[in-house]
Amino acid sequence: MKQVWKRMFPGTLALLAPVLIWAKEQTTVRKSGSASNPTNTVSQRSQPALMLARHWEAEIDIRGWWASEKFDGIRAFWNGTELLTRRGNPTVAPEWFTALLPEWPLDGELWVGRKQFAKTLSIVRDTVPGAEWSQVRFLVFDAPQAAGGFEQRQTFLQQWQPPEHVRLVTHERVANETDLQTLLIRVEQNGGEGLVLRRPGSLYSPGRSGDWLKVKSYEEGDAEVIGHLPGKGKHSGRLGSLQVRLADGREFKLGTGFSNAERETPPPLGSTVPFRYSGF
DNA sequence: TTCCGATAGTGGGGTCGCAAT
DNA sequence: ATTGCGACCC
DNA sequence: CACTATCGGAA
Repeated sequence: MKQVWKRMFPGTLALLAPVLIWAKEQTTVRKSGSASNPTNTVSQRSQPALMLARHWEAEIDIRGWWASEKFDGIRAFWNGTELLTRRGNPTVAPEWFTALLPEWPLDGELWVGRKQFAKTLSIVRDTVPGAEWSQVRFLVFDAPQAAGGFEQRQTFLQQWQPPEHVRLVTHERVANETDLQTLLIRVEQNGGEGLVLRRPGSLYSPGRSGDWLKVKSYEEGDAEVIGHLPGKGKHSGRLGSLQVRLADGREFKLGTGFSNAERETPPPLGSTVPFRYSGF
């Protein structure tokens, strides 16, 4: 169980993210990979049109929004037939796990427990479904195909009787920003990753609409540059990542947050760089 | 005009599975 | 039996 | 997951 570190430099902070949405026919995608394996083809299922969250910023007024814990697991979309991952790959959950799921879609998270993402990953990515699946819960937070706004869809969900290993995620109304901080602290003290906020009345709209916001606290620090690791692809010949060390001796890499110019002229060995990390 | 969402492409930690060694 | 690497999850 | 860099259309 480690922590994931990210970001660095005092510079800008951006809030963009990749998304690819839209149900496509099952296709065969040729990966250009590293050109060493020209026969590298990957079958890829249609990707579920998932709704995604943006980062919350203090300027956004979230009074009256709904908050729930952000569970650190694996996003799972039940389409009525199959349990798909974010990219549309079917999971290999045992038959009993999906047997009692409804004919209508569910959106949620496969989750073992707080601070146990690696365990979850191990179980879910094992191609041979084992007894460990008994530790996995399907935490459902939406019914994408249900009619109406968020509250209406939640009401719809609550009329369903899920099996024991499926739980409906509870949402609390956020009174104000102080209330939000209180909720966040409470969740993080329990080992949770953060919060997700849902705009009241919002429809299930695939993509990063801003009707869902994620709230995660982060800490800042400084680290000493102890190595330069080369970049690949479009970063060939310049910096890929920095090997850094904290005062307490912990080492890790910083690979994101650099502009192209910074990759051309990275901070020298021995210098100190500010960074930011999010607990996991 | 500015701004924002979608894409494409890099990077990290971690796991599984298969090919190469 | 180990190792390396791609393809995934975050 | 994080991020940067672009682009076209919405605002």
